[in-house]
Amino acid sequence: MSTDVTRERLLMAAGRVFAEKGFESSTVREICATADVNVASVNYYFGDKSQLYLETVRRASEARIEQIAPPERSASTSAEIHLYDHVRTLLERMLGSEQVPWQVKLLMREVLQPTEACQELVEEHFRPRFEYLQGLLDHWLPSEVPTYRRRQIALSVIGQCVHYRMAGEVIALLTPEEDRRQYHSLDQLAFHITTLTLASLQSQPIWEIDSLLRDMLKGLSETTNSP
Amino acid sequence: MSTDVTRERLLMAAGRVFAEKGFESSTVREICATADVNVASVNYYFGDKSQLYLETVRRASEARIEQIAPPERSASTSAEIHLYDHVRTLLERMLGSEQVPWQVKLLMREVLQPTEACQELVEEHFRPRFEYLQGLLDHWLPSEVPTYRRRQIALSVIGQCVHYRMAGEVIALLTPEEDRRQYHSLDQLAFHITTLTLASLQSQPIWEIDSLLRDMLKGLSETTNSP
DNA sequence: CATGGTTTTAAACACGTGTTTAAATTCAAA
DNA sequence: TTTGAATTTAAACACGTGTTTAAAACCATG
Repeated sequence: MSTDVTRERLLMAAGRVFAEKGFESSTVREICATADVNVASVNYYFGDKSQLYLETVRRASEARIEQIAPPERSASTSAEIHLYDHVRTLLERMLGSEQVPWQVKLLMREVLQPTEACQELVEEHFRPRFEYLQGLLDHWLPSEVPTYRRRQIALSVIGQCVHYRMAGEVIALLTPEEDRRQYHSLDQLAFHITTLTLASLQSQPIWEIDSLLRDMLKGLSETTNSP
Repeated sequence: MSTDVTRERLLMAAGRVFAEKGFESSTVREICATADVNVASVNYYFGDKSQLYLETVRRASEARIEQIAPPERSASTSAEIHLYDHVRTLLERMLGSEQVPWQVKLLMREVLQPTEACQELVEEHFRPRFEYLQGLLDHWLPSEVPTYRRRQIALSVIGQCVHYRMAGEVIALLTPEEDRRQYHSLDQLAFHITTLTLASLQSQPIWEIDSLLRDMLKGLSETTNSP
């Protein structure tokens, strides 16, 4: 055959199956049946099941990044819009258009329960994106804000986005279907998260509230906390 | 024996094993070995493996809720402190003191990939907590704010908390160990999330930023978005 | 057409799985 | 102590798993 067409079919099939069931629960036989390929092919082309899995994860992350890129903006575009674009792109990569793409399911599994493939994933994809987001946020942060604090804010943004994927099924149970259809579009979710973040960064300097709350807590630490 | 001591040992052992490896990857034999009990006991007491799992999840959620309750406060305690307490309690339940308790790992699995046990979980534990949090947030929200918006804000708070558990291992890879030890204590994380949320709710009304950003987006929607 | 390496195939292998069985043991009540 | 039900035990069962094997089929090249 031309260029390893069965190898390619295996990778596609494996991606879907692994994403749906996880590594352990997926059987080589099901993958091969899905790919319409002989059972022995996995070992012939990849050595064993786990190396097939590894290769599948690599493909998934690359594909997902290239699939959805943030929109191009003119040079004069405001920082607010850039943040919105980033949040929306992040959400789009995870929630996808209609059904959740298998690549995302696979990567989520790696995040939750990292295997050998995870470290590679972090260094090549997550860290660059994470640092880019921090750069965006710097626009609203006075330079005296310490690094760890910048990181926490970036994590808050990501956390809000990721939540809709990770806990998607529980959120669906908690939200009336009507509301979900109406208000959980990519645009609306991105809009909400961006707004919330901007509100906390722009308006009142967050640091004043900081000390306010800190004082409250200090005052309480001795007088309470027991029935 | 007195009151089903082996039944109890099985539940304990099963909890830990299921939490660590998930349902499929856990073997009845390992569970029984951990519980120091014969292999047949699972079927004798629970019928089969999956009913043991179901019972384990039920126990886990109940135990975790009772284990960690928010601190008692005097009647005059400010709404800010109540929010802080709630966030901190949420974080504490998930991140635990030192190592992640097996109950949490088990529940996280249910959230990510719900089984039969999940619906029960949502109605009995997640929804009440979710609605309580919404009630807390109402303190800063004008009454004309629509319900779906309140829900989204609550989801943002929860999302930020949950993220540290769900993506914990990836966050660890992204954060220098030094910083993690110094700044990722329960108190500091709770403090950060509370502050961020309060800043976005209190200070400038979030709704002004809303329309500001909305206008920006409108202006862009025709002039860009293609190379 | 014949050749030789590559790929595909069906069958078999060794092992681990959840579950069942029937005998052995335990233990409280008669 | 004897009896009889509840529990524990080791062995076996039936099946699905990842992997290997050796023969068959393929296919470009001489």
